[in-house]
Amino acid sequence: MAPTFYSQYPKFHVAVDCIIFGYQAGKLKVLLQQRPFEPHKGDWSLLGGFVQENEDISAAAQRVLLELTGITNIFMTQIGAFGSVHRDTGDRVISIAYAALVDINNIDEQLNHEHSAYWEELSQIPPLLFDHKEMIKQAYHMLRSNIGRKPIGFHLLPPLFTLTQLQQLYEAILNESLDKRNFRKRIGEMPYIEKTAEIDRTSSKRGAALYKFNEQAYCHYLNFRL
Amino acid sequence: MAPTFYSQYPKFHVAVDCIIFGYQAGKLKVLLQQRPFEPHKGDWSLLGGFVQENEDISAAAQRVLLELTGITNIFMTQIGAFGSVHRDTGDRVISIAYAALVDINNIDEQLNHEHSAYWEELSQIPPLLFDHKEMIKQAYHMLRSNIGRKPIGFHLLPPLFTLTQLQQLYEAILNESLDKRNFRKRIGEMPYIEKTAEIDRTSSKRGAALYKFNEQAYCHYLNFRL
DNA sequence: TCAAAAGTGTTAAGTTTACACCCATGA
DNA sequence: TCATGGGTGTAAACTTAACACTTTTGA
Repeated sequence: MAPTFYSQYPKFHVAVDCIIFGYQAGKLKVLLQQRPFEPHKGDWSLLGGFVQENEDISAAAQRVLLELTGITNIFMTQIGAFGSVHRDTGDRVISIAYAALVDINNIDEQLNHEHSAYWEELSQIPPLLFDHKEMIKQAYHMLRSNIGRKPIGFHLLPPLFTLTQLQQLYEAILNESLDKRNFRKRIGEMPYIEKTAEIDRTSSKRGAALYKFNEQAYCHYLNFRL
Repeated sequence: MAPTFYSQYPKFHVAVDCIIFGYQAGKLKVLLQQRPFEPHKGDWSLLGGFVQENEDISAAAQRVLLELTGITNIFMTQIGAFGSVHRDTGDRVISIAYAALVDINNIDEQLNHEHSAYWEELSQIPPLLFDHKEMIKQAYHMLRSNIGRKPIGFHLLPPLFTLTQLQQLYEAILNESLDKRNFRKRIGEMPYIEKTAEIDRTSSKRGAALYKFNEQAYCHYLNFRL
């Protein structure tokens, strides 16, 4: 390529780091990894990877997520760019953090194992490399402040879920208990959370109705609200 | 430097683009520039610059802001990273967008002139280079949704301002008119907006009390709210 | 028959919105 | 003296929060 005006400026490694949230046993968890390369090999860190030539940064994040979980089409939001000069002690790396919400039952455990990746409760995160803890903090803040505004929680649950499960998820994310009747009233006002004919019998003798998130209904709802 | 594990990965130009908001004559405005270099020299764009070696990305944004406005210590928030492969038609550039709020009276007009930079009403933005319009859209969304939650509007006003000026600023940002009494009631509940002894006589015969934002009182308030 | 989770409405408290007049002053 | 923007409180509408019992069924 011919030299451009741009050529005089320095170039940098650019990475993506993924804060992968999952929900299991009533706890909000994050997927952490023992770093597979030097420097700091073996230390706890987020899952990340370098952006490739001819790869959008969001595609890089999707690729990392696919490699680590086996899932395509994961719900993902950019948290922001982290670019302090000395944030990475190996070499200068500018990193873009992405938060992802996954249904933990959907994860390929074998892939996790191959990458030394483990789920850790959000409240039990060990010391992490570089600024990864700050990334988690910002991602959690995003999750916490969006959970009541946008229907994103569903990505952490199986396709069918009971209202009790949904409420417990909200409670885990907000770290406070919610009133059952008020919670169900609010959910009842969301036309995109649909009761199905299915009944879950694993959690109680009586059985609980299973609900699903209807994405199409949600789009209708959004257009209607404009 | 010795080759590291990182060396095998590609490097990229990294830029910052600044969405600089100002408020003048009752209108919310953005500082735009006629691009000073090829490709697309002369086209309208945001103000930006390349990140340097040994420069934090936020420092790069501050530097661009200083070069263009003559002000240090500008209020600034990161909007996000933009990294589509072909977003910049010159060469691949990953860009971090920053929104800045400035007191437009404080700006060095000479510097603006030297950089072919002009203030344009938000509602009158011409076609812009690359994804710059999307950056403005996201920055405006941030401003609009934060203005009612956090005391950031003051950065767009002179140090002393009347409540009418403040209300008009809010109205310009929200693009809707507000009730004077309700507005003043809400402001009255904010201990960090202090009435000063000064009176502004330029806008009315009677004169209006001038207020200021007290940063220290705001910190107290935040700690108290925890 | 009882233990365990599911499901269901009403009232009080708090917040937000709507609304209209008097004041002080310079021209 | 009047035109102009500055300043002030109250009541209705709406939203949020608090609260307890009945239902179903498998063990």
